[in-house]
Order: sequence, then C-alpha cells, then structure tokens
Amino acid sequence: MITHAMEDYLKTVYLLQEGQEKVSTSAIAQQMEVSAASVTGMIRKLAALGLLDYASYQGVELTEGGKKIAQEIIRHHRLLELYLVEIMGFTWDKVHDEADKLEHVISEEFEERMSEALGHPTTDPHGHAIPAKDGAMQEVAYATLTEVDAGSAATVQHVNDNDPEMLRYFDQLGLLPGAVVQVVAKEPFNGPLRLKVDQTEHFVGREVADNVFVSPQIT
Amino acid sequence: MITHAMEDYLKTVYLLQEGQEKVSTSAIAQQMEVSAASVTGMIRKLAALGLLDYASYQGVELTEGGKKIAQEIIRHHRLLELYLVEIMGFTWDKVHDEADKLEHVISEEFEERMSEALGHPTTDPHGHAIPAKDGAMQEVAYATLTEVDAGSAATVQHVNDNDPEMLRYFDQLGLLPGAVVQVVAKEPFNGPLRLKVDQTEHFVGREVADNVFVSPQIT
DNA sequence: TTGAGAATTTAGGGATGCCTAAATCTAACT
DNA sequence: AGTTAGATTTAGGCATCCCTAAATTCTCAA
Repeated sequence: MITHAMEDYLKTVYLLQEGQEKVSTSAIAQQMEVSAASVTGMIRKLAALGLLDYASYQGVELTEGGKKIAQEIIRHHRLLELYLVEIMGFTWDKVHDEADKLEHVISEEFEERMSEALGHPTTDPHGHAIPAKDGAMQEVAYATLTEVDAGSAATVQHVNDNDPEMLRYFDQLGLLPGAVVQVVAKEPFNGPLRLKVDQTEHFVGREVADNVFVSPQIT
Repeated sequence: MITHAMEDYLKTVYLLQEGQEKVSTSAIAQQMEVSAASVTGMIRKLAALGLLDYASYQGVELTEGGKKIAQEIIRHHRLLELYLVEIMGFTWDKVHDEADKLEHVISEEFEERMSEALGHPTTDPHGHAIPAKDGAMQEVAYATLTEVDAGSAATVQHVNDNDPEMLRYFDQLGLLPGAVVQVVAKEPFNGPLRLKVDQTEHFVGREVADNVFVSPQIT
C-alpha cells in the first residue's frame, strides 16, 4: 500500500534527482523539513517495496517503479495548479498548497478530465513541464537568474512555486515564465541585481534571483 | 486538531441525527463500516473536544460546534458532487467516492469558487440539499418510494448516493430527482413495486425503492 | 593515518486510527 | 426480580509517520 507520505517522498526524491544520480538522506530531510532519522526510516520502507535502491550512507536512487509513481504525482500536481488558475480563477500564488493536498487524492478520471479541459497542456503556471501520462517529461536544467552575466538578456523559463509571498513579488516585477529580462548590473558581495523587465528597472536580491530559472536570450 | 477521520464521524452523526436527537454507537459503526469499539474511542475524543455530548450507553448528540463542522463537510461534499457532474462531466454514479476523498482537503477558497461557478446551487445531483455557508439547510424527511400507496403518484426528491451500481440503475429507470413516478401496484410479501416513469413500466425490488425518497404528487 | 566534524543510522517514544476479544451494562421478557 | 440477548466499553495490539538523543560510519585535511 502506497501512503500519501510515501508519495511525497518519491516526489521529492524524483525532483532532487534531476541532474544527479544519487540523492542523500540529508537533502531529502532538508527539502521535506523532516528529521534525517525520519527519512532513513521511510527510505528503508520504500526500498523494501522496490521503489528505490538504497545502500547505507550511499544515498538513494529511484527504481523504474518509483519513478513512475513520482511522475504520476507530479503530473497530478502540475495539472492541478494549471486547472486552479485557468479554470477556477485562482491566483498563482495560492495553487501550490492546494495542489499539494489534492494531488494524493484525485482519481485517474479526475486527472484525465482536467487534462482535457485544459487541452492537454505541457506546462504549469510556474513554467514547469507537466509529465505526459506515460511519464515522458523533458525537464531541462536551466540556469538561475543569479548566474546570468551582467549585460545579458534571458528568458524566464520557470520559477520556484513554494513561497506564495515570493510569487506575488514575481508577479509585481513581471518575472513570469516567458518574460524577457535584461540583467543590467550585478552588485558585488552578493548584492542586488539590477534588472530590466518590460522597460522597467528593478533591484532584486540574490535570494529572489536564485528562484528564477532562465535560458539565454537569443539576440 | 480536527483529523479527516473526525470529520467523517461528525458528518455521519449529523446525517444519522436527522429526525432523532440521539445517535447510538452501533448505528454509527454500521454506517461507517467500522467496529463499535472504534466508534467509542473516537466519540470520547470528539466529546473531549466539545464537538458532541455523550454519556455512556446513552448515545451521542452533536454540539453546535460539532454541527458546524459537519455542515461544512457536507457542503463540501455536495458542492463537489455537483461540480464534478456539471463542470467536469463526470457521470453521477462516480462522484460520491471522489467527493468523499476531496471533501476533507479543499480550501475555503476552492469551496467558494465551486459555488460561484455553479451559481450558488442549493441541491446536489442526487437531490440532497446543499447547506449554505452559514450552515442553514432545510432537509425535509421525505418518504421512501416503498411507503407510497399503490395507485398514487410521487415526485422523486432525492436518492441515496452510496452505491454507484444502484445509481446507474436509477438512471436507466429514469428515477432522477424531479421525476414523477406512478406506483401502479405493490406485490405482497415484500415483492416488487410496479412503477410507471415516463410512460414506461418497470418492476423494481424493495431494496431499490427504499433508496428513493419522494414527496406526494399534487394532483 | 588518524582524528575531528559531518552525515547517517539506531533506539526508543508519541499520536492517530483502526482491530479483536473480553468485560460490563441495559433493557426486555417472563 | 431474574435471566438473557444485545449493545457498549475496556484492554491490548498493530501499522503509520513523525520526533529526539545517542551511537555509528564516513570523509577529509593535517
């Protein structure tokens, strides 16, 4: 029996795994805001179910079975976010928490009807790819806005959706997926970035810029 | 902290309470398909929280606080059922189970947006009253179809929604809320009822008729 | 290579929500 | 009033999922 907590762990491991192969206990603990001891306990359970491979002190890696469940949950989550925004009229800062609760509970039919109502979309409101029903998802590892050189322009691909406060701030700044940003200057000592979005200049801190993922603007 | 299980108990007690003042442990156990011992345990917890009044062996009765929570959950459930049918295109036999899971999880905003999308409805797809936001709900105790005299006509007010199979059967028969039924004859020894719905005659068993609630047809 | 510090695991415990079996209480009938 | 059947409660147990504290293992630098 797969519990909601297990689904949450699988989802977290899947998302942390992008880029690396192995994910550490502590990385999971930090991401989920749970003690490392709790993670160890759950990992052993998931390993026993064949959903991930795990060797003590070596980190974990999802099996195909574990990946499939994770993708399913992520598909639920992202479809929900988009449905809440597009069909139900939620603002994008509120949909993450709502989707976190609903993602474990909706049926396959609910998922399918959402997808249909949305025209089988491939991206959620924050710019994240929505896995297809078979799990296919090409998530590219984009650079953060912090990493862009001063003087360059970039296109926002996606933003982190965990913090509603920050999402409202992104909204104010116009830092939405698809927007073009000019990095005018970067102040030293982790100082603010001077950005130009839609002809308007803004100064934003690094913590904010770290949560904006961009691709280089083709000039 | 109110858990999902507590919400389920409060809902069940509320629905069983209609008509009577006190609800017995065993009635709750039977309705929820749980052992009576489990019910006792939960009841004591709910009583400690002031959500219901309870004296050993005497049955329970919701307090105002308990009623409020129950109404909230029932409102969620019935709005969800209607939303799933009207907006998402579910068939009415599938919405009960889906709503049972979602009702504990949706936010107040989700509830409000559903209500708005549906034009603030007062009845769900099975004919049950949807409590208003303040809890006001006038649920009338209708007679079952079994109780209608042979030769009389009646209007279907609501049907039980627990059994998807039976709902599909109601659909076939045309026994939908609002439909007019003529009870042509009632076979003795708990035999079938001979009904006329939409000019078509049907023979249905008592078990089915017990799950259809009607008001006398004004002739 | 060895020891300090970090990461991880083990051990023990708490809350929730369910179960069965045994004990107890209520109510109805003679 | 006594007996008894049925309803209810108590007691003990199990699984889940989290915690803290202590023990262990790993890694890396001196």
